[in-house]
Amino acid sequence: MCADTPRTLIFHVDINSCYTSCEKLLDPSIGNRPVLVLSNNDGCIISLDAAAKDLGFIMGQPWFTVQEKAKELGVVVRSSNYELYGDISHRVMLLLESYAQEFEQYSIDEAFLTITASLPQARVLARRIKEDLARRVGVPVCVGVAASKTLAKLANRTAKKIPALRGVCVWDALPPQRVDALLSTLPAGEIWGVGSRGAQKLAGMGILSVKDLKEASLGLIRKRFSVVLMRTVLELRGVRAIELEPERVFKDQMMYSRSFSDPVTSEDTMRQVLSIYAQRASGRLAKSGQVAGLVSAFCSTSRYAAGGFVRADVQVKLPAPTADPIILTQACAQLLERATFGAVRYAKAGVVVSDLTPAGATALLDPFALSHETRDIAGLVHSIKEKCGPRSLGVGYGGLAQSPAWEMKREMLSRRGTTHWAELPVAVIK
DNA sequence: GGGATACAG
DNA sequence: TATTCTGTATCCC
Repeated sequence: MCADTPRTLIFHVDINSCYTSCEKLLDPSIGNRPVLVLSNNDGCIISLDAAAKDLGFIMGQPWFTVQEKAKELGVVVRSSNYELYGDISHRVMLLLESYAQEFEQYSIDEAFLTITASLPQARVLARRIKEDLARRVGVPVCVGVAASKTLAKLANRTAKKIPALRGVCVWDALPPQRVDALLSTLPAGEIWGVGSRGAQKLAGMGILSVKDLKEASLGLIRKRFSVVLMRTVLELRGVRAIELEPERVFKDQMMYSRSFSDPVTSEDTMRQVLSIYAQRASGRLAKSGQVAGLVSAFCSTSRYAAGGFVRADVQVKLPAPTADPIILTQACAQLLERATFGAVRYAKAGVVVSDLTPAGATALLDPFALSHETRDIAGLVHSIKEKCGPRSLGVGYGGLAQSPAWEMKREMLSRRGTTHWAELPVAVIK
């Protein structure tokens, strides 16, 4: 096909080290200093900018092992501020969608778009998208363009690696010898959809590079692995085998789980934890307009704890689908009968709601409908919290207004500068 | 259908 | 002292 022929192309756009970019956007005083963002509970590094990478910091490193080094080197460190990142992400996605024929938000910082264009047009468009996002939102992105999602991701990665491309890579416009070199030197495990296990197994079969994978037998891959990996192989060959997915309005399950800043050892404290987590789950159900048929709760020690890993869980089939905070709390409290308290130091707990259905799908006249549910307590609580703040209302053990001691650590949190009036950035004009 | 596994970001 | 959280798809029984 001639380069000037219009074709359906997939654009993959992602925000360069998204969380650190958001932190810099709202705090220019960071300047050129390196930036790290930590996971929930300030546990490990989950985002680093180029300067921090140059200093040798690595994704996933436990914070306590590098804390000293970061301080010595004058690195800016932040707890993760998902409210900020979510808002910036939303602005990016709105803009991207306006360019797209089909659109899929893939994660908080990535999206796929389809656009029909010739290769030269695609290059111009990709650059325009990048510049538009820099100007109108203020975040840096890279754009990869190719015939399939997998190749578009690979093109994006290439755009990041090769500075001369200045953040934009149209795969089919690359010189063939460059593509060849890239495919033969890149390990198969670098490809989207090939995880560490898959890469190991492939290596055992002599499939080491992306080129090997691209040329592997479809039948063999299908048989020894899965349809998923077979689709990946097709996509490497330029065949669209993984379609853009429509936005999922309703989820299949929702989980609310957190690690504790301090271990929980008493039954009373765990009761309080479960009560709060169950109410969080109820809130999320109300927000998405769904009800749960099944709720499970679990608590566990740290995987690295001396004395071995301990976990307790319980599944409760609800008498009728519900989002009711009281019913969910009571169900989750059944976990307390299964867990042992005293010697065991629980490090995390969680609540999972599943068997989800849209609220109102079961008729209100259903004789099995729960009386709580017909009164929509979850929706009521949700709307009150929306109006009066997240701490305005709580049920039972979860109703306390103060921060409990076990609540996750976020000691280096930035301001939520785009979503809360009280936390607006301040500009000083001198 | 349920549980285990793999994967992603 | 200590290593995130959330969600989906597939395989296999």
